[in-house]
Amino acid sequence: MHLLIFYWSKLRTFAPNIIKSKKKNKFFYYLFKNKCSKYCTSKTGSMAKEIRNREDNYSEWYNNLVIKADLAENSAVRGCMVIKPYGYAIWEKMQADLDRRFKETGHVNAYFPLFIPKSFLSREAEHVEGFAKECAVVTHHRLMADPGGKGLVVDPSARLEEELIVRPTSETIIWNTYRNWIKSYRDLPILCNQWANVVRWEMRTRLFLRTAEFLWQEGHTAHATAQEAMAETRKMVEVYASFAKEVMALPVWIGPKTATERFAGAVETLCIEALMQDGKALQAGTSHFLGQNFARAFDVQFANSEGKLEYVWATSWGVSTRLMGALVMAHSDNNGLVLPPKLAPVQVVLVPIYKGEEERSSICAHLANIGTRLQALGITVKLDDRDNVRSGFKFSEWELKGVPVRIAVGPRDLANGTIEVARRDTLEKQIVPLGGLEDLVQKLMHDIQNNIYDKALDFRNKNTFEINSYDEFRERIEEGGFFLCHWDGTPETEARIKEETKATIRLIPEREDPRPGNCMYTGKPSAQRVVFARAY
RNA sequence: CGGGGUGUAGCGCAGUUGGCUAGCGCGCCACGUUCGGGACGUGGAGGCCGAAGGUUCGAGUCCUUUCACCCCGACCA
Repeated sequence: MHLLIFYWSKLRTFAPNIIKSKKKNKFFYYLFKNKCSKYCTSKTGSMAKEIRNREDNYSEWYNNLVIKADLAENSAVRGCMVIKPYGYAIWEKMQADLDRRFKETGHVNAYFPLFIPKSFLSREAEHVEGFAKECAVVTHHRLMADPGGKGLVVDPSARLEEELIVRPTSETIIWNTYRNWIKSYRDLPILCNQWANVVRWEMRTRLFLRTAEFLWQEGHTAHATAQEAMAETRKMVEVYASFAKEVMALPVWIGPKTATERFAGAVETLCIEALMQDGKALQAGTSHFLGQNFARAFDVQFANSEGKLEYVWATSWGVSTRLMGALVMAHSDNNGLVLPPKLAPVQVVLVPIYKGEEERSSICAHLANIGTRLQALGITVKLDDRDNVRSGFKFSEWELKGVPVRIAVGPRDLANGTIEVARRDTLEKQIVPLGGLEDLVQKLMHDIQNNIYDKALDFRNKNTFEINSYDEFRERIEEGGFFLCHWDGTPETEARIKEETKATIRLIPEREDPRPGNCMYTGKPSAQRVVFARAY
């Protein structure tokens, strides 16, 4: 963008008359071509795209991409976002798949209130400390006409006796409810999930990655024993990991967090971490073993088989619309989004190439027929029969939206009985006979899904390093990536490294043969390497 | 909450030391020519310049306040 502005102002200075001309665009293009031929293409639209792609700042690229790909936009409300239909369709697919996985592991859905009495939040000490700084608070329940005549004001007489907190997470209100549900060991386990929105008043927000309000699911389970709860914690983080791999085509590391990075109120936090293309890590999901902390705070006890009272063991686990951010940042390229077929709202787009109304109608009819054949296989198809944009425009637009497969048919194909098939992940095009349509598309769905995963895995492997010297670490962390390093296990060292390098311990990887060594910072003994990275 | 930046047509942006009826590109509408990778011509519609005060004969431009958004930090999923 800076280039554009620069040459634009030059043009103004040196050739003001040209600017007045309707042909400004063309002159501008020629000027640009002379100065900067390597970025040049023959169309002004592509030129703007080339410039945009040279934008150094990844955050801007990401935001721009999300907006341009029609996924989301900033709302009028501070820090919130509007998820647009195309983006929401992706979320719905994620939801459906996750929900199926939850049901398969014995969970049921329920719904708990949006508002939490302030007193609930303060029951669990660490939990309060973790969330108190970022809560939206409801203090009144009524508005009235402004006595000064200017719109509405809060009615001071409608002040709530106890303020209500808009849930930042639902542990407290759920455990307050579970107290009534649990009397005996026969009532356990309770395996509930809720799909909901939560609000965390973050200082700084970013579309999908950190918004003030976000959609998520939160599972809250209650168990009779610590072992059972721990097993549940483990099971659910594995559900997330396999979902990430199989559906999102996103390779993740699984492991526990360090004590510093743990969820507020948890005894143990397991997480999945993914590597984004700019080398930063993204926590994509968490599963917490809460011990008996919330049961004690809300006095939830059960009679065991011997008739003795015990506190209940708890877990909670969640993933959010942040997964959408992960999806965008892990797979996209300079042409836009790259969606894995399993999450693409449109899996195959059909684009006619024609001149004249007659050709248009015959080719569209032909494509509609192809569409029907694909729909019979359960594939989501979109026929782009708009006649106000040309085919080339449609090609780039659907690439921007990440549609995995594009089928184009023109008069030539119609005559030869062929179709042009293009895949989004590799941008390859081939002309094939129409006869093999079903097999080819099904194979492509499969191949693209796998290829996207392989690409992301390859990227992660190439950007995962074992480092032993702290000097080298400080240098290499600038380039991003996962760093496997020895750490002495103390929060002090962890904090110092964070302060000096902005890198945090993302997780402690679980390996069959943990090799001991010496902490890269202090030289003290270390049981195994941990994963350091700069994170979102 | 600290530092920096931006608010002017649906989108992206010009607008000079205050001055005439606020401009340009894309998009949109109409007609025509086009159509195998972001088409072109002609004509047209679309704005109380983020909001509120103030200075002035006169404010997009200067001053004050305020709101929103973006980027970099701190905080977090």
